[in-house]
This record gives sequence, structure tokens and C-alpha cells, in this order.
Amino acid sequence: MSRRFSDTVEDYLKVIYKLSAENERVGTGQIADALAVSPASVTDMIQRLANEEPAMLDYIKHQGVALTDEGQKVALEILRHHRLLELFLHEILGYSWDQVHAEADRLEHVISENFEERVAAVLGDPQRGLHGEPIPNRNLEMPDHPSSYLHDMRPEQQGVVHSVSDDDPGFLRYLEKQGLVPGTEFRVIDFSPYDNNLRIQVVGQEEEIVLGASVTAQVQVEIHDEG
Amino acid sequence: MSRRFSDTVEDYLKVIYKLSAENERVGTGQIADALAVSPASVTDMIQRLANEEPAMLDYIKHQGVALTDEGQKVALEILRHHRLLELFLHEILGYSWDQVHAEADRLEHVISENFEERVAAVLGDPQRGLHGEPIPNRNLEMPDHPSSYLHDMRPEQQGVVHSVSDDDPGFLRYLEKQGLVPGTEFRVIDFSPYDNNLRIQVVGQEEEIVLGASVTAQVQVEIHDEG
DNA sequence: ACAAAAATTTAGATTAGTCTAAAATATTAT
DNA sequence: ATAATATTTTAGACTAATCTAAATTTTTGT
Repeated sequence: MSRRFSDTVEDYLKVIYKLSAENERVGTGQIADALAVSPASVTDMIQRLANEEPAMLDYIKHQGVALTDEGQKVALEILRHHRLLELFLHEILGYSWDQVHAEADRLEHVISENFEERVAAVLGDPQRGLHGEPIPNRNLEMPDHPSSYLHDMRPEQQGVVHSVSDDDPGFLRYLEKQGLVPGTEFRVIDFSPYDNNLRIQVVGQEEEIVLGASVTAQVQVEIHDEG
Repeated sequence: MSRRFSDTVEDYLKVIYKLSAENERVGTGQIADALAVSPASVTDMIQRLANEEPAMLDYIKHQGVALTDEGQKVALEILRHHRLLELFLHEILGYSWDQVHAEADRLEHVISENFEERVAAVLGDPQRGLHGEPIPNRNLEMPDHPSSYLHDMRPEQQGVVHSVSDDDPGFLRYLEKQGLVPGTEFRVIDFSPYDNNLRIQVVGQEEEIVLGASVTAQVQVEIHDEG
């Protein structure tokens, strides 16, 4: 029965949730970049969201914001919508994995609880999205998931691709061509400290591939225990 | 490649399209009632839409508006979205016919051309909606359809239910219980001029049913040739 | 430690969509 | 035909979300 928020407010809360994975508190500038609005607009909005009753954000002037429990609930609801919709668009309507994001980004704000439940049922209550992301369950609890990035792995380490960023169609088509989809196992061969390039070998593929930091920073991995 | 309009503008154009079926020009007050906004707001909006380039409306002060070809295109696009979505929600997600309208009313504004095409394909390019309404084709041409209402039929006439209003769940559940779904054949038994009640008999049903004007005015019919 | 740079906030303005109240115009009824 | 009624338009104001430019605060570098 959660109150209804504007698409804009939902977008702010979603973005703050995602940025919270990196830092405890999220800065005005980070939010402005992520939403492509001016920092002044962000200051305005986060003050409103912090002064609402109930507050969506915990705000300390000049020190950024953190989601309250209420704010996180809204963010997770939208994230659940987004990830269920991406899967739905792929499974039921035949969208390719690079096309689903933009459509889901608009639909996520308008579907009802009823729609959400029916889609979840049709898809068999999935726990992972099209790009490997964990899907919050119907009680808005986020399943456990690895928090490591390919970017931070070093030679000799092995792992499996867990999930990848979903918002850049070109990036997704590139990954697919390289065979780097969620579930893919690989081993790191080489690391180049100057440009942060990684050379990796995908299990079952002859050719090794070299990936720049702009790619490896967008790929979350589960690192296999050593030895 | 049609430009993007706000949900609000799309709603105005859709409502004006529907009201145009009754009268050539549509009045400010009619639109205000249909959208549940004040007449002053309507005046404001229709002046904007008439002064845009290209104009969506043909507006004569104190004499109401008519859609331009451009405006009609937008209205038909939204109507196509709405009717395809209603069918989709029923066929693919299992919504009942009284639940689809509210959901479609929000989704119709945000789905892409791509979504529209895929849904149409999944449904086999339907020409009629869940409630019998004609669906504009992909070139936004409205199929021929009868324009008579059950309300205007008289004893001895026979006909078939063509389509029914989709926006009131209670009304739709009532119709379903009476067996009055699109395709149902019936004969008018009696007309009561004082309250405009009609007594009709559905083909294959023993019991006759009496319907008030608030029902019969919401049921479009194809009247069978006499004799 | 303090000046320079970076980030954030404030101030003031804009646009879309809405409202109420008052004024203007049309319609209807006698 | 004209007064009464109904409808429409204008005027002025509000809210949400945004902007730019200026002011303030924090961080960084030497």
C-alpha cells in the first residue's frame, strides 16, 4: 500500500540506492551526474525528500544523503519492477538483452502491484534478472549477492560472471560477442597496471580477451576460492 | 517518428477523439467533465494545443474544438496502444476484462513503437479489442464499425452486441453476469418510454432481462436487417 | 595553515499543468 | 427581445521540477 511517488522521485531514490553500494553517503554531484540534472536541482529535491513525513532521505548539509528505511523500500520496489520487466520483455516479447533497459525504465514507474505479481508468476518467481542482477523478493528483501568486480581481480584468480550493467546497449552487445554473459567462467591471465587492462581467458574458449577498465568496472563477479 | 507528448496532452487528445463521435465540435465543459479538471484548465490547454506548430486542435472561441489530422493521429496511436494493451493483459497475464482498463490507461503513454509492434505480433494483429472495440491498424486507420447503440433500438429489432464501454469494472462484471458480451445475439422485446428501459432476450437464454438507459447507452450494437 | 580548487547551497527565474473567482459571451425561456 | 441561465474565457495564483549565476562551505595541495 505504499504511497505513490512521482516518476522523478522514484528515479532519485533508485539512483541513490545504486550509488549507496559504493559509499555510505551519496553526494549531490554524484546524483546530479547520474540523473543528468544540475547539482542545484539535486539539492532542492534531496531537501524536499528529507523533510517529507515520513522522510525518504537522511540528509546532512554538505555531506550528502543516505536512504531511510522508507526510502529504501521505494527504491527496492522500483528495482524489483525494473528487473522483472527486463526479464519479461525478453522472455515473453522477445526483446534482446540490450533493448530491455530503456523500455523497463519507463514501465517500472507505472505498473501496478497486480501487474508485478502476475509477471513474477508468469516468470516463475525469478531471483536473478536478465543481466544476472539479484531481484528483490516480494517483501523487498535483496538476496545475497557477490560484491566484487572483475576490475579488482588479478592474475591467477578464477571466477564466474555474476552480473553486468544493463543500461548501455553497445556495451551489452560487446559483452555478448565476447561470450561474457552471466554464468561464464574465466581465469585472469594478465594485469597491466598502467591502463588497468585485464587479459582473461574464458573457460572453453581458445582465444584470450583483453578488457579495459571501462568494461571490467561494469562486470560483477563471484571469485572462486583459491587452490 | 511522431513527436513525444506529455501523458496529459495525450489524454486530452484521446478524450476529444472519443467525444467527437457524438458531436462535430467538442465543448470545453465536456472535456472538463471527462478529464475531471476545471473548465478553465481546459480552455488553457486547448488554446495551447491549437497554437502549437503543428496544431493538434482546430479551436474557435466559445465554439469548442475539433481534432486536426495531426491531433487525430496522436489520439489513434494512444487508442491503439490502449486496446492492444487490454487484450495483452487479458491474454498473456490473465487479467479479467474488468481489470484491464485502469492498467492500460497508464501503460498506453509509456510503451514504445517496438513494444506496440511486438504485442500486436504476439496477439496475431487483432482488429478488435477485449470489449469489442475496433483497434486502429498500424497505419492508424480505424476499421469500419457500427455506430448504433442498444439505447436506440426498439421492440422487434434484433442485433448483436458489438462493443461495450471498458472503464467501469462494476458495469463490466454486471454485463458478463447478464451474458451481454461482444458477439451476443439478442432481440428487443419491450421499450418503456418513461424510464427508457429496454427488455431484451438473449438468443439461447430463457430469461429476459431489463436494462436501464445508463446500461444501454454504453453498449454498441450491430442491428440486423429486418425481415 | 592557508590559498586555490572543488563541491554544495541559495536566490531568483521558467515551464507545464492545475486551481478559484470574476468577467465575458451564448443560449434559452418567456 | 430581452432577462435569466449556462458556458466559456480571462486573470491571477500555486506546485513540482528544472535551470543559471552567485554565494558559501569543504577539501586539497604545498
